[in-house]
Amino acid sequence: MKRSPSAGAAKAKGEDAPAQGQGRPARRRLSPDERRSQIVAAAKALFSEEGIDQVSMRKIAREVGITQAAIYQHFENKEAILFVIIEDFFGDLLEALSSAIASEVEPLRKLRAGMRAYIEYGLSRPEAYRLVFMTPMSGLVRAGVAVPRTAEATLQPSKGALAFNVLDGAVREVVNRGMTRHSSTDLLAEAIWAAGHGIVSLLITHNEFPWTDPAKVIDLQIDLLFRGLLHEGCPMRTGMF
Amino acid sequence: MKRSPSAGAAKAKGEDAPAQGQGRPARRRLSPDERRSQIVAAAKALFSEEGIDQVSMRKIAREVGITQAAIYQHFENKEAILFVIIEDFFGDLLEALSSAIASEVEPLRKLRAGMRAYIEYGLSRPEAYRLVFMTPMSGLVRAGVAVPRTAEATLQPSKGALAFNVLDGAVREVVNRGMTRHSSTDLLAEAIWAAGHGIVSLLITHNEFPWTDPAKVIDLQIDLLFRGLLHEGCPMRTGMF
DNA sequence: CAATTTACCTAACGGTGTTTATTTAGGGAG
DNA sequence: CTCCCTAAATAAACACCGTTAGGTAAATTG
Repeated sequence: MKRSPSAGAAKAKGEDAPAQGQGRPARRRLSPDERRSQIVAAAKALFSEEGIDQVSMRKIAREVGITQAAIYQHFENKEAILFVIIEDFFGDLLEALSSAIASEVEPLRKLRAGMRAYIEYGLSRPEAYRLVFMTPMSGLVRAGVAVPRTAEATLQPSKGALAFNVLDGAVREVVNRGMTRHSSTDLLAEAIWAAGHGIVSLLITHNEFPWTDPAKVIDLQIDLLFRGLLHEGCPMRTGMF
Repeated sequence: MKRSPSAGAAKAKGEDAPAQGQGRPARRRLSPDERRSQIVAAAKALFSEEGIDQVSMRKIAREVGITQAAIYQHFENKEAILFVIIEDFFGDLLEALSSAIASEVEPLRKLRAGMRAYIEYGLSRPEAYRLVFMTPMSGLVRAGVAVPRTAEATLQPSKGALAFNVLDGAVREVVNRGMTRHSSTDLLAEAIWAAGHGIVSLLITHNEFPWTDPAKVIDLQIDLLFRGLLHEGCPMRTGMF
């Protein structure tokens, strides 16, 4: 509708314009797929360099060499970009978790390796971790993170769900072998996840805190958790496992 | 300096104006202290009602009945407002922690009560908790949260530091009685804090996750942690403690 | 070659935090 | 009781933000 001419008149001259060579427009058209991945790549880069809230549509567009409005040709909104970044994050997490667990044979070692991998992965991608696990987001984005354990009506399992299932599987193996005092796999997996998340998120957000030694806190956390997990007489409780 | 007249011309008419009765301005002047607490109160209220990122200077100002610029007479910027909210948060946390610990006599129970109180307090103030423990902030605000364990050159201990010291004290008592396998009080306190934080923050941010039962996860987490904490033969390990 | 689709741009909307210059209320001094 | 001065409050603007409407032109399709 546009309201009216509105006398905007004396605005700044070259507002946006993606840095053209000379006088000719020479607007370059790219295939949608190419642009899409350009945009995601730029967003990802800015993202881990400058932090989450510093990533604006305008900055992304400038980086790619188009105007901000052009992005909306390829993504519905800003969250849609974050969504694919989140999917990538979960994809890599899934891989890190799976290979860590696969690298061990003994169930307990598998579980511990998984927990370690989670923590290390999170700390290696602090900005993405913050986005995925520490930021309030809309339902749409949430859907990519959520872990619908009831399979009802969910199109296909999100990568987040798959990642959680890997952890859950490692816990299940330990439980099935009767190694724990506790029986609820789900509950255990949630508690272990929470503990790992606590360390990662606290180290990320409060890295100015005078931590005695982050590595040692991680070790201690894992030690406490696993020691508490096992039966009294379990031979694995003594000595490092 | 104002650059130039700049031809702003045809702007909307009544832009702000804090809802006057009639034609008369009748601008009410308040004492600085009164206004300050008005502003903080309004910010706090909006804050827990609508969420952190929905609190704008304009909304706060509207709530108080002044224009947004007037706030800057009383606070340097938005973070300065958040800072006093954070201080309040820590004040209440300190109280909750202290009274929980004081309500028990046995060191282990003290520590456990403290952890429980921390978790419950955090869950009861999700928005503030998110602000304090999950949001990246400037150094200024950080200073109010930080826990300088080295006493060097810190004007006076922040309330955050005091709160951590309370936890630290409860841990120290357990360590001093030789009840744990571990000797580093600081390390233990950090690990316990991280575990508690993990649960609170995960429940706050991912409350759409199909948690088996939040209360049970909390119980399990605490159980695992404390069971892992104690010596093998410790009588308190068996049965609830 | 003509028609259609669509990637892109320009311009704007309403919102944000913050700053500048100006008005005006209220208290103290003469 | 007036004058004046301090400072609380204002109006207007700045530069940014996410998003949208409408037009232009390039590529693709018939």
